Amino acid sequence: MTGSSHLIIDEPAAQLGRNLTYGLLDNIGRAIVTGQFEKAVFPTEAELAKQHGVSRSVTREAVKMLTAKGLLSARPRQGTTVQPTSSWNLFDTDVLRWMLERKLSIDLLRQFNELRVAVEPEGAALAATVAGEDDLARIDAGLERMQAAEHGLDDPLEADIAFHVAILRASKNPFYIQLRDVVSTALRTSIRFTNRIKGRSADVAEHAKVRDAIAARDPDAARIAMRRIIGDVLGLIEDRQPAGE
Amino acid sequence: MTGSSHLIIDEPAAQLGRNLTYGLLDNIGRAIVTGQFEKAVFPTEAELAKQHGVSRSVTREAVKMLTAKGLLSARPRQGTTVQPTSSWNLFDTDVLRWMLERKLSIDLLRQFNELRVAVEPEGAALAATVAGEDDLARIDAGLERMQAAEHGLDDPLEADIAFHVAILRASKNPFYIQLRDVVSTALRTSIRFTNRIKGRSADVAEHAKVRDAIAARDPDAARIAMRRIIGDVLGLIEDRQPAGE
DNA sequence: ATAAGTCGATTCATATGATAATTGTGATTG
DNA sequence: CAATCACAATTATCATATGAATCGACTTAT
Repeated sequence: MTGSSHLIIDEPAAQLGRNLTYGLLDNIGRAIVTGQFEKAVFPTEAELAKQHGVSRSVTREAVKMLTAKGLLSARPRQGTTVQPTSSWNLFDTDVLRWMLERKLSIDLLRQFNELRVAVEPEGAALAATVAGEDDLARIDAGLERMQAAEHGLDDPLEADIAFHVAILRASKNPFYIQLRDVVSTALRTSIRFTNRIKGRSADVAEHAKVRDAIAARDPDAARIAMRRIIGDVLGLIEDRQPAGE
Repeated sequence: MTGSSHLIIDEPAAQLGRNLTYGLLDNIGRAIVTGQFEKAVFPTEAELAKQHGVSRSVTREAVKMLTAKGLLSARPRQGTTVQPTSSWNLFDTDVLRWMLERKLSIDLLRQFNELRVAVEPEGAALAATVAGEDDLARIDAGLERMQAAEHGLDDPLEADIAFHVAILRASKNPFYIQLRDVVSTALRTSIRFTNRIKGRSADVAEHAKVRDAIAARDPDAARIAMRRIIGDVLGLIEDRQPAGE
């Protein structure tokens, strides 16, 4: 890894980390998402193995995992091919992380928040119906962290994530709960942008409204309050990038 | 089902289909989701291979795919273990299909529609903003199929799916588009229930309202109309099962 | 000349046996 | 009793061989 100026990976062994398969998964996954194979044909498994300095078993297992995530498809004689992005599983945290790491386009950030604006208000409404005491406690804890973060006593991003994740969890709906990982992955990876966008102190007051609505078992109020929070973020994003597509 | 009274699978070879790996993936995935390993410890890769009459390579690749979908986790010495359901990727169509096939609980159906009631209205609103001519054409086509189905000239379920999928696609948001597969998989697999629930002729009129709102570029109207459609379904489900959990 | 069929090369799919790496468990020792 | 060490179990990795599927070129028959 010193003077090597090769474009091809070609490192004989491992900066793949302790686990070769998972390291290779990460490398290839990132390469696919970065678009490195959009023009070129995807290598054969033998070439992949040689380029990364691992055995074909490891290669095959990594390829199989990428297949399971919708990024690849393998057939005899035809070879292994990259699937169109429409079949990638965006709700897989690996795929999402690769996409966010590659360039973090404002488009992707907007699309992600368009998802949040649908899911989180409804999740808050559900939470208002079914949340238990422990759920409320977690939501309170998240809110308190946000308040602490206002005075520099906690990390604002992590506090925000804790709050939103607590609400999704309180919905008691597996689909919403699943989105915990998606939301926290996306928020954490896109720190650069979110920092510019967030940081307004009105935030905490608006979050408190959500909490209160859930505690008061008022689904409609919870939905509206949460929608305002994410709508604000979305508005800021769209301001920065007026014309999409 | 016939005379075989073995609990263990133990078939020496393949009713796994042409592709052993994918057949094994399906078998093990279904077994996990069915809860066959909740009490018992998960077999070692050697045992798995022997039980299914395949090589360890095939076993390992199937296990790796299940790992990628969040169902399994493998570590040396500790063995391969089934992950808690909270880490399963429900937005993976395989996982979802296995879950819907296993027993199709009303709970799962309700939770799925709780997701739809969040996503699809917002998707319709987005579509009203960004849909192109081709998108509108697809939505119209879906609506026409529903009208045809009213007179027995088309399959009502497939027509319904086509309509909803067309709208998700028209949103131009990859996250929403991704849910196409989820929605169609779930609707198609849960025919038994949806047949009982749907089939009211008011449906087509309500769907037409969504279409008109999108064509008129009216996001709010589209959101409200779509919300009513899915809210109706949700109401019927909750009627059947008053107390959840 | 066109159509169908044959053959071969390429690539993934599968099998097998051996070795390495990791880590829980229990024995050992201070 | 605690810390350490040795062992064993299990996955991780490697190397090699064989099978199966498919595309393309070539051949052959009509």
